[in-house]
Amino acid sequence: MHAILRARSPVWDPGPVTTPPHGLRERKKQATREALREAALRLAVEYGPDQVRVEDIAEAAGVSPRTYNNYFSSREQAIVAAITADRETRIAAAVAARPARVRLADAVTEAVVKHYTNTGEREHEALLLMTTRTALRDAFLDATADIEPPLTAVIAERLGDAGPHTARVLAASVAVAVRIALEGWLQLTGNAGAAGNFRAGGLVVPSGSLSDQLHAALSPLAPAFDVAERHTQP
Amino acid sequence: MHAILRARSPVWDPGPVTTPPHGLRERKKQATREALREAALRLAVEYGPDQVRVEDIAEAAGVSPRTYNNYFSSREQAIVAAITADRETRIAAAVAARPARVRLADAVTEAVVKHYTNTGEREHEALLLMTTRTALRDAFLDATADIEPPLTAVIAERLGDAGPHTARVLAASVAVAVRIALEGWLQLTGNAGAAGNFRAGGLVVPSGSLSDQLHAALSPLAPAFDVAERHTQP
DNA sequence: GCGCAAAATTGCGTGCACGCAATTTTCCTG
DNA sequence: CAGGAAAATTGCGTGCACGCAATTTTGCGC
Repeated sequence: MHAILRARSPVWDPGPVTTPPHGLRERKKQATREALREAALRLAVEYGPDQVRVEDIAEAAGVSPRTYNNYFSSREQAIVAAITADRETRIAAAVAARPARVRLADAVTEAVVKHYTNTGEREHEALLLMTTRTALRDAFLDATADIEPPLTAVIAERLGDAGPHTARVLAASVAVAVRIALEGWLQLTGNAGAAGNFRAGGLVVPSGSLSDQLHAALSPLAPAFDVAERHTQP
Repeated sequence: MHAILRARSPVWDPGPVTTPPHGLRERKKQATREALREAALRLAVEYGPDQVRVEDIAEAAGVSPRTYNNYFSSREQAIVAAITADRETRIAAAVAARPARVRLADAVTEAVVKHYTNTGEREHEALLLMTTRTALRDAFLDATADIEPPLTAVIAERLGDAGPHTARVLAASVAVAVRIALEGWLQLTGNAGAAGNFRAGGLVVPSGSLSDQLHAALSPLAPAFDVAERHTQP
C-alpha cells in the first residue's frame, strides 16, 4: 500500500514563519499543482480510475511524467488532492475563526463536521468512484493526515505553547480520529445499510451518518483538549 | 511514497475471535515471515541498506521474489520488522498485565516507555543504520501504527465497550503520539546535541531523552483515558 | 536588457509493487 | 492412501517511484 500523501519527509519541520522567498515562483507551482489535480480528476472520471496512467495526467497538464512525481508521490494522490484540495486550510481557518470563549474541543469538532458534511455534489460523485478502488480509497484515507500541520498551528496558538508536543499530538489525534470515522462510514455505505449498532468480534461497530461517525470518533478526545486548554488559562 | 506497513486494507476488520482455521499452515507462514525478516536485517547490516535488493532477501530466505511481496509490501518493511518484531504484542500484553486499579493512562504510558527504553544493543545498532536512510526511517515511523489493533483490543476490554469508536481512537492516538515522540527524538540525535528547549518557527521543540519525548507526547492524552475510564466505572 | 545564481523541469536508468493466472503444496475426508 | 478442494507459491507483465545529473527557466541586481 502506498503510504503517504505528503511529499515531504515526515520528520518535523516547523516551516518558515514568514512568507517564502519567491512569491511569484510559488504561485506558478501552485498553478501547475492545480492543473495536475484537475487533469487527474477529469481523466479519472471520464475513463475510469485505473485507465489513467501518470503519463496521461502529466500530458494533460503539460508537464513531463517526471515532473508529476515532483508534485505528487503516487498516481492516486493527484486524484485525491482534487477532492480534498484546500481542506487543511479551510478546517484550520474555521477553527481560528471561532471566538476564543468556545471550548477548543467544540471548535475543532464543529469545524471538522461542518467541512465533511458540506461537501458538494462533485465530491460525493467522486467519492463513490474512489471507494470502489482500493488504492484510491487508501490514498483518500491517508490524506486525512494532511490536516495535522495547519491544525497544529492553530491549536498551538490557542494553547499558547502548552507542553512541547501537546498541540501536535492533539492535532494528529484529531486527524487519526477523522480517519477512523471515515473508515467506519465507508464500510457502512459499502455494506448493506443495516441500521443500528451491531456487535462483530467483540467490538462495537457504530452505524449512522458521517456526522455521527465523526462525533463518535472525536468525542473521546474532548477531555484532552479541555485539560490542555485549562492548563493555560485557569 | 509507500504508505503503510500493514498489508491488509485499512478498513476496519474486527478479525476472527477464535484461532484461525489451519494452525499448522499459519505456523509455517510465520516461519517464512521470520526468515525474511532475519535475512533482510542481516543483509542490510552486512552490505548496507541500499545495497540489498528484494531479490537478495528472497533468495536468502529461500522463496521467490514475488513471495516476498506477499509478506511485505515494501523493501523496507522486512528490515524494520526485524527490529519491531513483536512490539505490538508485547506492548498490549504489558498493558493487560497491569492490575485493573492503576490508571489506564499510566498503564499504557509505562508499557510504551518501558518497551522503547528497553531495546537491546542489537536494536540500537540497527536504529543508527535506519535513521540515515530516508526510506527506512519513514518505514520505521510508519510501523508505530501497528500497535493500534492490539492496543485497541486491550483498551476495549478495560473500557468495556464504552463508545463506538472510543477504544480505537485512543489506541490510534497513542500510536500517533509515539510516532511524534520518535520523530522528535530522531531529530535530536540527528542534529548536534543542543540541550534545553529552543524555539523554532513559533513552536517549542522539546529536547531530552527518548523517555522524555514519549512522556511529553503521551501526557496530553491522559485526560481522554481518564474520562473514558471513569465513564464505565464510576 | 545582461548576466548569473538559484530553482524548477526533464530524461534516463533501475528496482520495485502488484494484478493475474498457472502451478504446486497442504490438509481434510472418506 | 486416494481424491479433491483450499491455500500458498511462483512467473510474468506492466506501470510506477525516485535518485541523479544535465538542462532550461526564473527572478533579481546592475
